[in-house]
Amino acid sequence: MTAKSEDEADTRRSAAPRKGKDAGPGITNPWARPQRPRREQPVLSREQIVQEALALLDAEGVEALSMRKLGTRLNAGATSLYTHVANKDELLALVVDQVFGELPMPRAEGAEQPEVWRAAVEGCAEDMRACMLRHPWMVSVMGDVGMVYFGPSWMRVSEAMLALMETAGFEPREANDAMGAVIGYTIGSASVEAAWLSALKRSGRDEQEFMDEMLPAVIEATKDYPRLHRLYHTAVQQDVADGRDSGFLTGVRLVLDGVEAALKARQQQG
Amino acid sequence: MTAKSEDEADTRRSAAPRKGKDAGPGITNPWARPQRPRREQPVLSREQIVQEALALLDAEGVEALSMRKLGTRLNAGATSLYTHVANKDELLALVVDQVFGELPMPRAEGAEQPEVWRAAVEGCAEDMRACMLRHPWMVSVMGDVGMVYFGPSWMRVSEAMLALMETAGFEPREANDAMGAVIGYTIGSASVEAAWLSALKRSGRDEQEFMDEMLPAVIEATKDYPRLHRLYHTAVQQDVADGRDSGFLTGVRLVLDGVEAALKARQQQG
DNA sequence: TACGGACAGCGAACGGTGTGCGCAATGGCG
DNA sequence: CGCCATTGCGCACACCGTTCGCTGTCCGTA
Repeated sequence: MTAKSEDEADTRRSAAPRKGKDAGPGITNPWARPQRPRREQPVLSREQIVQEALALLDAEGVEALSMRKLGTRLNAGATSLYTHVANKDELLALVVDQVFGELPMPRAEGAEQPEVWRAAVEGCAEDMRACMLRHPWMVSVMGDVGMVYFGPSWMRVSEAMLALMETAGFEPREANDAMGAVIGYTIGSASVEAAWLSALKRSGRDEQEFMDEMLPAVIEATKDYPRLHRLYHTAVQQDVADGRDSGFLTGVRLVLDGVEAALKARQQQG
Repeated sequence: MTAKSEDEADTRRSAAPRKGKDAGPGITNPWARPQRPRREQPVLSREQIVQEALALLDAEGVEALSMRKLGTRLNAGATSLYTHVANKDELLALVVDQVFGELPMPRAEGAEQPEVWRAAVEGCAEDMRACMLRHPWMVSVMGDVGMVYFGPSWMRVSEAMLALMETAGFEPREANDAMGAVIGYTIGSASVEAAWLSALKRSGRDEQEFMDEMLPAVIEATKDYPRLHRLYHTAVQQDVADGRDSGFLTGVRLVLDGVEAALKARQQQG
């Protein structure tokens, strides 16, 4: 299937046939293959497993990830994975944190200036959203797994974001509140969008196609809800993906307006 | 198991024994039971199924919901459900919208006054959060299912919230943006909290116990992240659930500050 | 009253799933 | 050289969602 490093697999698997009932009658040429199936390298490592799970998730979505399939992709048996990973849940948690490792670290330099600070926070939120939409399965996995927020990658960006807030002038406690507001909004928006994107991916269609195909039904369904109706009706004209992007951005800005007001109030008062 | 309406079940199930191999040797007294196992009522309905699925989810969590178990609980076979529901996914979507049906409708009356409007929106956000924390599986299911946002219950509260925003003075488009900010924050925060609550429920412990048991490990894990470290360190003193409640509230207020500023700006300008 | 179609319910079966267990083999270390 | 902890894995178990074809019942019509 994967067709990559097929020979390596053969090296490991067909060599040294079991002496039991499954030795078979095969008169395999002893010179045609390495004499001993020595373990050239650890063959299986936690990092490799996580990496391949990530690739599989990105390629085929969350319901396609099974321990067996993952094992096969790594030229290994399904149960071999359990030497490196306690659970499917643990594996998923590791994968999630691996993905969060893609996030650029927010930099606190110059964040004493409000414009710099705002831009940094806004960028951080956009990075997170992009990350979760690049891997639309993230949302559903994060819901299942729990304890994701103690992974090293996530802690690193939390810490950096707190630093950003404190540099801007917040007390630790307030910095946490501010971060909570921004991250809460970001995760929530991304959840909603990811649900949409997942349905989209399952349909196999283009986003604009999907929308065009869906809109009549939606407009029909919202007949009794005039405001929603009007909203979806005017949504026909614009490009869908652009609409999502700009919608997210205006949301972040609303949130940041609130946060910045709190910051200004605290600076004036103290 | 459920022990409810056991007799009805028996009426339906043991009556009119199969004439095939499973008829058994039973010499059941023909006078000892109702002469005809007439179908008193439809026995199985979509509403009933959704209801019971909801009960099962609340009682045992999302991974405990299987079509077989659900069928058993309804004194029915697993496959009978498929006459009323296309899919497990469809069932889940129905359940999610059923839960959203618990939400009180936000009322737009008096929302021309900013304080009334703020209180209404804040209350709505709190209701949504409470709803999703009352059923902690909601988050993960919403992630899996998609298309949840076209259910009737959800559309009803969206419509009402838009009305609220427009009454306060927003244009339709801006009203949607404002709603998006509030709802995004609410869903995101609830996701994070629900993940915590799910882990908590799986552990079987009390929230304070769980926290106390977890904190040392967390504090150890955050050793390299001074700000997080300090945060969790000071978190020891206060009650955990209260902390979550008030944390959510201050977040909503930050968001609402931003939204209200936009509202004021728009009123001053136009 | 008799019949025939429509249809809810269900048992069996298919092709999967996560994971515990015990055994085979290996490589490092004494 | 020989031991042994560790890694990989085949097997098996219990369970899953869903399809198919059969049964028994209901209701409308002749």
